[in-house]
Amino acid sequence: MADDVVYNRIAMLRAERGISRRQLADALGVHYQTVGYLERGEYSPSLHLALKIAEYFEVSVEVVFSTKPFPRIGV
Amino acid sequence: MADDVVYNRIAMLRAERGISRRQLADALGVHYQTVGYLERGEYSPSLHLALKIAEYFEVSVEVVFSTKPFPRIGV
DNA sequence: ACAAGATGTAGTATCTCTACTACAAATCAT
DNA sequence: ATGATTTGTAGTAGAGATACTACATCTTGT
Repeated sequence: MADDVVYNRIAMLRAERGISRRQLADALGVHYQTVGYLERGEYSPSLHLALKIAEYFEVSVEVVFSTKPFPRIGV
Repeated sequence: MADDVVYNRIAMLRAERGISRRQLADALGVHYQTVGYLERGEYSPSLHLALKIAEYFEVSVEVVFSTKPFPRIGV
């Protein structure tokens, strides 16, 4: 649908916890390249994966994903 | 991945508001059969659609979708 | 009883998501 | 400076999501 892009904060949350993509991917049970694709925004995850990611970071889905860009935190 | 099923309460929320699948589909900008597929659990929505559904019902994603079955309300 | 609307089933086509492999580039520890 | 870890790029292949059409069934109002 062209504009069904979903923004995410996976890279930020992952950096915050100091874990690598491989570690996150293993915890989620997906391929480590999949995490890379998501962080780079090449595509958005399935709902199932999104729920698992939010669960892993112990936040709600809306904290990690949004249809609108996240505001910057710094400066 | 075989067990990446996602349960949802779309039919319940829709019944609660007394709107038809067609009306919901129109509001979401998807085909009305797509809503049917989701309610019947034939597949789960993309994350983008899930976010729009939660937004439409004015609840969080977790209220509508879960990787675990929702408990019954009645009886 | 009839019509209208709502829902279910079936089938095809297209696009997105995920897995996987392999290699390149960048970063980091020692 | 060497090796290990992390990240990016590229390509193929299969599964899942969505649109769409058409028809059947079930409900509901009048």
